Amino acid sequence: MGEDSKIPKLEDVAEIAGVSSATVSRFFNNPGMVAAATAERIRAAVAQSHYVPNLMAGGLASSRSRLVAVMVPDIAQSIFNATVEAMVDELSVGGDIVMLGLTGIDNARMPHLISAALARRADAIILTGLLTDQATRDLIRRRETTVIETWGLPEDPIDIAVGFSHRAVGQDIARFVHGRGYRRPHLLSASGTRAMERRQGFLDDWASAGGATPTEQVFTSQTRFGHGRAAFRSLRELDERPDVVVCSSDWLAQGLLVEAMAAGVRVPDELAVVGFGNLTMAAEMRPTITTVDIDGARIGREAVNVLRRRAAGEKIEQRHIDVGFRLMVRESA
Amino acid sequence: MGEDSKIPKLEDVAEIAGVSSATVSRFFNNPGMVAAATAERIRAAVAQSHYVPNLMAGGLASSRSRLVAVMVPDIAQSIFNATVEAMVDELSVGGDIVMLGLTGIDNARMPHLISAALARRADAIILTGLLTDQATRDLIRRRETTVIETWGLPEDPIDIAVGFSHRAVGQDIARFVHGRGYRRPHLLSASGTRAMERRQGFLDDWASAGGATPTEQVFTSQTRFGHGRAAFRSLRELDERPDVVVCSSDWLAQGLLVEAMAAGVRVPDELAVVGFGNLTMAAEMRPTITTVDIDGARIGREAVNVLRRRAAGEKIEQRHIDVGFRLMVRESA
DNA sequence: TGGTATCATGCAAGCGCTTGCAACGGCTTT
DNA sequence: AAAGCCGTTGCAAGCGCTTGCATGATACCA
Repeated sequence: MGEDSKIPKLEDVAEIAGVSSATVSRFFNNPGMVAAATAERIRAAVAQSHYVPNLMAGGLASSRSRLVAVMVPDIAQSIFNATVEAMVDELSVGGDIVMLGLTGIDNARMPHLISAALARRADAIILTGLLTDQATRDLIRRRETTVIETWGLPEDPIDIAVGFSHRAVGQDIARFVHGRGYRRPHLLSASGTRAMERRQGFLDDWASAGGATPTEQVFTSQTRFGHGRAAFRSLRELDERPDVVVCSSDWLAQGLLVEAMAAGVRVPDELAVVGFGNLTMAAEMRPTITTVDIDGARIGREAVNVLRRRAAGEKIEQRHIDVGFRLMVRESA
Repeated sequence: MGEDSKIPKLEDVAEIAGVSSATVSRFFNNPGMVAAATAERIRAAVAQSHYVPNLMAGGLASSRSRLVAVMVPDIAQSIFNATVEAMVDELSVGGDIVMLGLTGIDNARMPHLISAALARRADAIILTGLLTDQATRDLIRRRETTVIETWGLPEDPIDIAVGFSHRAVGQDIARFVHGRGYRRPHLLSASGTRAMERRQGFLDDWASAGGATPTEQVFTSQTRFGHGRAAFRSLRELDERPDVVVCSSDWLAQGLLVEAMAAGVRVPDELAVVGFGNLTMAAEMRPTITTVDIDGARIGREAVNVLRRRAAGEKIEQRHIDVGFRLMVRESA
């Protein structure tokens, strides 16, 4: 406890405890290896000196950073948040931390952020958006970094993918909607790759069920509540009004419902609505929203689980982990 | 480009470029210091070898991690998201990364996460929630780590605070509500420290304006859409019905509005509603929601700005940076 | 042309930890 | 009683970079 006590290092602790620094290191990284009595002395020394390990030094020596990079388009009101949250929770329990990278809605900053992650020697990189940049993919391959792609199941994942089939979602919705007797669907989609996959799934299945080509509308920005409201109004001007609107987000659905309510249009009798995402609000809305539930937290947990198994030396053959999805049939359709 | 080419290091680049590793290091950290011709050769060598610096080694040597820890209660549907997003954006431009720590709604995991941040030798720690644990505060003080507390202006900040006065928000709302002629407010608050400060501000000001003590309701969990809906119904059972409901979040306000709409209650004529947070949806809701706007992104930018000035060696006297707030008067009140 | 300031670079000593290897004492085994 | 063995610990060589200091090469000035 000197006057201008500097930041204590392993050696200081070792000295206090009367052992070598190697032993203190083992105390932290390999507790089973040090004798009980010694451990006790070290514990005391740590407390006394307020020692906090320097993981930069440790990481350099062991070449394990205990840092996982998580790339997400944004977190403003993102559907990925539950996944990120689950990952952060799960990882920090094990002493790992997450570096959060916001790639932008169009994933433009992805390459830059991947470099940053590699520079920190991240133990793994988890992606929620798509990594299309070939140079970056090559870079990652060369480094043999563990990469987990989530929220989708690309044909040829960089490494391992945890997600579900967006195509199947679209198909299931089509089947459901058709089964319910709706015949004039209108599609409200975001323009992203995945929303487009769901749309295509819907269209394919709808066509093969003999339905007429649905009317539709595509939003190039992130879909929001306001878009749903606006969409409702434009729908009222269509020659042949749809009997069900299939939205690529619950936000759209909610906007639609509020506007329908204000206009006195009965849901689902006059107009049915299907959302996507199963936000908390979807079950609380009036009427409750029929939507597709994705267990985002589970995606996060599975991803971390794969990481742990990898770290434990396990060879993982399975390149696709399908967490599926659930159609939540409620009042709105 | 050997067969089993290992990860290239500074020295490999140096060799290719025909300089010493020190020069390559300077090329990265102090570009102005190396001759143009040399720089060009190094640039080529870097490209050829696909070199990515090892920031763990760099950080160890320079004792600057270029890592900023950001602590947030959660990101599920958090009001802090804009702040976090702004910080991540701003920081990653400068080559810094953010370690995201989720402390839990009650900030229970805060101490553990602070330790993790200190272990990584984070250059700074940014808090959005409150750090009440004394031991942890001491630890931080001892390490002389830069700490920025955001979204509030505590009397005695650990280091520097960037935020606004919750008390003042409550007072302003009280004045506004009173000015509009409402006389029977009902308060819907979350139980957190800050929501309670706003509540107290409201109550104080309301009392001094001669108003009767408002009825109220406190939620111990995070306030959500569903709570607003439920609250509306319980309000209808009060002997003396309120003429305005002051909510501690826009979610509550939205729930209230939807339920009011369904019940055919006219807003604001029969019942006015005031929210807090100015979520995107608040301006899009029907009716649009009168609420309080906090420029969360600005809080993030200001915080990073302080960090940068600190890093540049500037002594910062100002311990409180007030970003203020704006009452957004719209249709609902 | 010598003296000196300037610029660019190299040298080498760390930064604080991890870990393979060796050593040591006490036990068990034969 | 000699030979192994096991559980603990210490030794010391790095991990890949940064940076103070020294050096050499140029440029500038009188």
